Amino acid sequence: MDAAEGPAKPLGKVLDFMRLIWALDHGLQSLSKRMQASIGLTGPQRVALRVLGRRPGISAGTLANVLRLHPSTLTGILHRLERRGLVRRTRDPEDRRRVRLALTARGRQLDVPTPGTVEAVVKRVLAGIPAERVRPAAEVLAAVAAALLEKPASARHQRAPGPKGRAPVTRR
Amino acid sequence: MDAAEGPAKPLGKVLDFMRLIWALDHGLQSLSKRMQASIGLTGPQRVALRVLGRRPGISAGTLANVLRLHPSTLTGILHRLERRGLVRRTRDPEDRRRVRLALTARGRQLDVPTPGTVEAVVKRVLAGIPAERVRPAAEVLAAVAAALLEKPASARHQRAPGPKGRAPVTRR
DNA sequence: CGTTTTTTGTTTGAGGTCAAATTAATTCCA
DNA sequence: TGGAATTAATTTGACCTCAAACAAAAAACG
Repeated sequence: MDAAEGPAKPLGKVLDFMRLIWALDHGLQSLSKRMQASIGLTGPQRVALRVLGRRPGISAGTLANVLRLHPSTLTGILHRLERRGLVRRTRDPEDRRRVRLALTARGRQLDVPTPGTVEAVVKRVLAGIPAERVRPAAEVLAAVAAALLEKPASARHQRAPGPKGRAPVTRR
Repeated sequence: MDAAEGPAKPLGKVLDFMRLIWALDHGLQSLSKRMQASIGLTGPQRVALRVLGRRPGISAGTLANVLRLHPSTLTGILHRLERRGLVRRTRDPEDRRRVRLALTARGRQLDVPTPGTVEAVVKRVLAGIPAERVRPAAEVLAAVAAALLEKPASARHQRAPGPKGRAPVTRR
């Protein structure tokens, strides 16, 4: 079957680095799937729960910032956690737009270090690498992440002329 | 609103590194969305197309390996590329299980370096960092990615006792 | 006051992702 | 030869993701 499927022909430095990012990404999702089977929580669900444990009463928007998630993404995650009785949502009486979040008793039971989570794996790997090697890596990562998120700011006028361009929705 | 929303209270070294990975991940998806609007291709679609341009006749499985994608994920991506007339799928006459992939003329037109793609951004960022700093970063990345993908191999018997445990499907 | 603007969070839509289950074709081997 | 493994790709199901569009509440301001 196509031999050993090794590096075969190199695709170029940039493409190789991209494959690395992709691998990380896919590893994350793969483990998330396995976590769902083993501990009953996906990766994002568990991180949300963990942070919630350390910041009781945090608002949804702030949590989205901490997790660097789009608010609408967090809505779904919280919905699933709430549906399973791990998280409680409360409307802030002071400012009724805000939603205050907290763990339930059931949720607190899961807020502990657990083998087989992303947290545990990253902890183990980082422990095996000298800090002076991790720090530069983190900086490179941060630089790439920042560049990816940074919007062109000048991408105003241009329209995708060809294939499909995504219609403006129009809400049927 | 919760002040400047800075680092606030640190969440720990491991959690911080995880946030970094998350940021990378989200940056990737964010840019993918913008690419869809600007050039009409998502990130994965474009990488698939790019690789396809350099490996005409590659099989679906091999491409999935190169992109480190699950075969079932690739199926969807190829389906969308094909639907838009950018990719052609051909059953291999030698081994009719195999699917041979190639770009159409339309697809070849898009197989060029383009500003605003993940490729372009990564290229630009990497160009600004000395190679002797990129290499170690790549190694750390690879180590984390490998650890995330590595299956416990011993996760047989255990069952998720609590919340939901994910029913074994059973195909309704 | 009442209207406009801003802020918070949710809903909707299109894609991406994995794993498990399926289908189809090929290879193994008794 | 013919059934049993194996391999390639697809389908199905549940989740995550972003962005755009909304809805609701609060703040600004006239």
